[in-house]
Amino acid sequence: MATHTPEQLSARERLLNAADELFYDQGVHTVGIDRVIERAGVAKATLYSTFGSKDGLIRAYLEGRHDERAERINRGLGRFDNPRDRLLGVFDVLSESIARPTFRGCAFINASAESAPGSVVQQVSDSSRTWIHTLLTDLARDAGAPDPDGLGAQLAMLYDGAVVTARMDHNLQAATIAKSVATALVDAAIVPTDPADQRRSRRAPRRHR
Amino acid sequence: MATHTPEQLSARERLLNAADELFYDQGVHTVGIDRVIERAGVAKATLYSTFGSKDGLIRAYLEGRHDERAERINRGLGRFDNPRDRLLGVFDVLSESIARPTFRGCAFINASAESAPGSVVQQVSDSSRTWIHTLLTDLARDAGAPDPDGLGAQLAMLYDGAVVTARMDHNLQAATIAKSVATALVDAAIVPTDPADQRRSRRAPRRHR
DNA sequence: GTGACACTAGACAGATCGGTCTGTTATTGT
DNA sequence: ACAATAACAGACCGATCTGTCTAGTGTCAC
Repeated sequence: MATHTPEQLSARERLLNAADELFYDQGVHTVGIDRVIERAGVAKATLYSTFGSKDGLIRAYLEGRHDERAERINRGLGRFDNPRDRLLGVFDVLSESIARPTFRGCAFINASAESAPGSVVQQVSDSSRTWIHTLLTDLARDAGAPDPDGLGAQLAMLYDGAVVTARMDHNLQAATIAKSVATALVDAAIVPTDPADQRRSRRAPRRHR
Repeated sequence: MATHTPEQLSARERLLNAADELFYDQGVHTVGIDRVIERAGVAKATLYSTFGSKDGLIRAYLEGRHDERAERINRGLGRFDNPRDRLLGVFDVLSESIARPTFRGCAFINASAESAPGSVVQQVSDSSRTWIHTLLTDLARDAGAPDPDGLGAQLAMLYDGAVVTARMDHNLQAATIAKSVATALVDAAIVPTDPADQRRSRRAPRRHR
């Protein structure tokens, strides 16, 4: 609830924005509370009355990152009209994310590297990773993969590899490379169901269902 | 664990051992100097006369990690007698690394997540990543890949994905999954040179753009 | 008005950070 | 024997960390 004029952001929103930029860019452990409230232009007491602790702010930051990514992927997959393209389209959306100048890898992988197991980071991170894994498995099933769990696991791993490669090597083509691998996997896994179409044409846009 | 015999190892070795365990397990930024010297049983002045600064200790820790991994991979690949098995064997070695109870992902990816760009972490990390990338490219060339750079990049990405997946999901099968993908890629890319060996057991190889 | 409420500014506490310095002890090479 | 070296223990420094607390300001409902 914005307290006043809608053009001004609430203290909570300003804190979350500042935390998102600083935590994602420099790490949740490296960035201190003072830096966050300074950028947000908010009193320290407000942070603690809103989020309870730094861990609470970290949780909110990561949950926001997850929501943003899920929405971006869902929105991006709407461009495609068949299951195969939607499955591979996850890597197209990733490619756009990597291209953004603020890209600095996966917020969950990064935060996980600097926090103890069992922490709040692990919890949010686990649920977000489950979401992606489930998405890819479901898309693989829709695309007609005989073993959607196996293909989903392969593609999820490829997704991680692309994100890490892009971040570590500043490789803007990482998602493109990952998509080339994904395409090979999908084409190898999915055989056309129509017996008249049993030729080895991997570009067949079967329009069943 | 106090299994070390203090009089046998030099102060430098004890410091490096303690730093390796603590930094790798909990992060280079989370672990303070005091914790390292306490575990090593070494005076603080000794640390600073030996490594100069915490950054110097971090550099030595990462360089040790790189050397260890390179040696482990080189030793592991000696088991195989042909180029194709050596190329895929990188994932067998990774599988053994993941299975170790102390495994906590890639030291370079982890350290990189909690340190600024341009830091000493980035430097050592870059050289270690270049090593792996070069290794995979060379092995791909030895195995007869028509585009060893492309295949090497794909396999390096797969390697990253496996390490991250193993760490984040505690998935002990990550390297096995990665090897299954790698096998598909290698078999699709490499055509047997011997005309008498042109079996049609797999689908025809295809090249990505 | 008068609370209730949300927010700000900043002092403060206790701990920990990386790093320096003093002083002591044990083992060397010459 | 003696100087040099290497290692020890630990006080100390200034900075920074998370978190609490006091005090004051502005807005809104009633």
